[in-house]
Amino acid sequence: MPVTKTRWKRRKEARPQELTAAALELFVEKGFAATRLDEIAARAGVSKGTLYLYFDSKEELFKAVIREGLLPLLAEGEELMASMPGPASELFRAIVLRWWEIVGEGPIGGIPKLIFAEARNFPEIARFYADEVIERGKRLFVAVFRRGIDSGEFRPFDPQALVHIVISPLIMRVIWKHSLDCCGVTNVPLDDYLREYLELTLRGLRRDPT
Amino acid sequence: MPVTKTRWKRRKEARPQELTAAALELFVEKGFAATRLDEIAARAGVSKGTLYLYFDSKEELFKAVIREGLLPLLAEGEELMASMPGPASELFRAIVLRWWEIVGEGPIGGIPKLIFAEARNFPEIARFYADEVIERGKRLFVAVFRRGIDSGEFRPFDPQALVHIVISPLIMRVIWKHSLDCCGVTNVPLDDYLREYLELTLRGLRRDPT
DNA sequence: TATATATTACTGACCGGTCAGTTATATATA
DNA sequence: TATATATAACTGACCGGTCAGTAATATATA
Repeated sequence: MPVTKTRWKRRKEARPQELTAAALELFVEKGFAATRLDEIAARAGVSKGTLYLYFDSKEELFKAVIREGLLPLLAEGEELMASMPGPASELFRAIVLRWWEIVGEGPIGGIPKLIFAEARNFPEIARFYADEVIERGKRLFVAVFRRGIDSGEFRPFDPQALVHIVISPLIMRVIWKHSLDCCGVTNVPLDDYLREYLELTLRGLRRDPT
Repeated sequence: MPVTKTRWKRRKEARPQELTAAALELFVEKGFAATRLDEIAARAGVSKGTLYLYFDSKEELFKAVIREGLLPLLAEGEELMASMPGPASELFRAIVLRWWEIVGEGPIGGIPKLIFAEARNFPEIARFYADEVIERGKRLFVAVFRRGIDSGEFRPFDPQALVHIVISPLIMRVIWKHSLDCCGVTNVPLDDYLREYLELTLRGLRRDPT
């Protein structure tokens, strides 16, 4: 039985997903500007020309990576909110832990660092991310806070003013993981971090410090 | 009176500081990799060759920027700690506000974003920053926490575990300022942010929620 | 079923432009 | 005038995007 000697196959359906997967890995490893399209194509097992059959430009490729990796997670968070009628602190805890499972542990967690890193040089990407991801994520947390304030579980505060502050330690941890961690600069163990974070934050939010 | 027609002056003493100042501005605007040495030299009013008379490489230039901009501030924080014997929460507040005056408002505030952004591509820079700045800053905050715990003002907790969490909102705010803010993606007003941050954090740290 | 023809997914060399670092040369100053 | 200081032309490597051509596959025809 002779080995089939084809140099390549036609796989129109599978290519885009394979390309965005390779692109995600490399963008996270090296950043947007520093990643070469040749390398993305090579990792996906095609040539650079092929990449341009499926995506108009480097920026469009990046947007596709975001859409594929983060929008489903946001939808999941919104569903979680709708399906958990209990105390706001439990909902908050659930969303945070689920978020960490996907963003904290998976490769998509490299995206926030990349956005902050490259926003100024690629403002169109920044706007896209702000509109599609950040705004929507903030709305979710604000809704959680409102529920807690309305029920008297949380002290009265301005949810808009606290969103950034409250989620900062999560974003910072995932940024750290994909930057200084990679250079051997260590951080506190994850379990301790999340436990202490939830403790500190909920103590700060609650009306009565149970 | 004829216009002095000298094409350039010898200014051995002044050059280094002028070059690091120009470099800081441009590194913050564009990032480390994306900043061209030609442009730094031009902004400092010299040629690129001149730059190489004072700094061995782009990385050495960057280290000089860090040393000049951040090490004095760390020393100041340590002095503040020694000179304020009162409650830990007041000391914490004073250090945070002073930090924001310099890092939050000045151009040096662009450095943290830059470090996280480029750490993976320039690990030597990351190590330098981790050793010279991050470690020393953490030691300062840990000392403040210890004072509060020992005096009974703060609840008992592991200072090491909480440093990252507590300072995250400050770092995130300064990262945001130098990335998404520049693309028109706004944030809560600064005064509100700092007030709510101190309120939330001190509520989370204190033994009694006064 | 076998072969000719048409279609299209894919390749890889190439181009214009960029930039860190080098070096040959010019000039200000002691 | 000697030389430290500064310039600017130069090198070589790199990279996003293009496109003429090639090879795999679909379809028509006998």
